Amino acid sequence: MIKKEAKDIKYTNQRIEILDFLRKFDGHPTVEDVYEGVRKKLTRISKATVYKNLRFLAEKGLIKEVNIKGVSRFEANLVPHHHIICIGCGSITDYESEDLTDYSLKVAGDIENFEVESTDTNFYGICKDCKEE
Amino acid sequence: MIKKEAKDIKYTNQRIEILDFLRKFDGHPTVEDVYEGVRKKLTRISKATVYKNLRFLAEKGLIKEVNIKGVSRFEANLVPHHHIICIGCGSITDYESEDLTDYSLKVAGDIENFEVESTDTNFYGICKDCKEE
DNA sequence: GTACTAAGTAATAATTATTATTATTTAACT
DNA sequence: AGTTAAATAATAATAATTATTACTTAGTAC
Ligand SMILES: [Mn+2]
Ligand SMILES: [Mn+2]
Ligand SMILES: [Zn+2]
Ligand SMILES: [Zn+2]
Repeated sequence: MIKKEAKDIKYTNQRIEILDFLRKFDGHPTVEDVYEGVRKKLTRISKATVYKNLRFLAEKGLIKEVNIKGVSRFEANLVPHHHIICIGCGSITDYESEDLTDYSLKVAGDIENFEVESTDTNFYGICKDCKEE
Repeated sequence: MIKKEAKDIKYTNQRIEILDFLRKFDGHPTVEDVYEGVRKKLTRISKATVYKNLRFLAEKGLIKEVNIKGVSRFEANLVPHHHIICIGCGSITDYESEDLTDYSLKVAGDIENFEVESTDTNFYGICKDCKEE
């Protein structure tokens, strides 16, 4: 159970459950996924509340929003990482590579008139399951 | 004017104009942008046709779809490149770095059970204009 | 603990984005 | 020129997201 980690946030039951759900969920759930998941505990929660809070929590930096193939997804994994995306089935897998992050940030240093804060790389291709077809 | 580059495609006026528009447009237009742009030449084109053709052309590999901050955008720039995204104003700028692409593909070689076909990196941060505020 | 208040929520309406349907038109082939 | 599979326009239908508003609550002050 989450408890007042950040002080400028009002910790409502809805917020706590959403954050809790994301931290336990292994993957990149959509708004709908989060809504369905949280509903098991808070049966009367409104979908608009889920939308608002996901955007709010991302704004506050407690979660990240990642948009893949036109679909908004969320995750509580704040460690810089990359994504492996199957163009066949749409599966999304985290991929940590500090080397790549470092290299990207080094490249970012060359960019003029822009201050890079973070980077991530997407790897597009075919997963094993999709290949066996 | 575009003329039958790929043979398995029926070159309709609508398709030609959409492709032409994207090739002349310097940036990453949304569906709405493309619709408005193309409408200047084909005043009676339907928005559904724009949707269908953008997805179709992306499928055929003549254009690329890039999703940034939950918004679908399209571009005719097929050279592998990266994107610099301002979290302030949302501006999107292309950034070519063959080195980074090569490095990413080298990293991709280590990924198990997945065949990477392409990669791209997003740089998030603050642009010069947004910083001056 | 009780009162106060700004912020959050539920329910719903409204808006925006995207896809499906279908009668008509057309590009490409013969 | 005639044929036909594919594409289009117009529209309806669906899905995704945001706005509105009356009610509720977390956090703070006493
Ligand atoms: Mn992730
Ligand atoms: Mn680009
Ligand atoms: Zn797959
Ligand atoms: Zn900016």
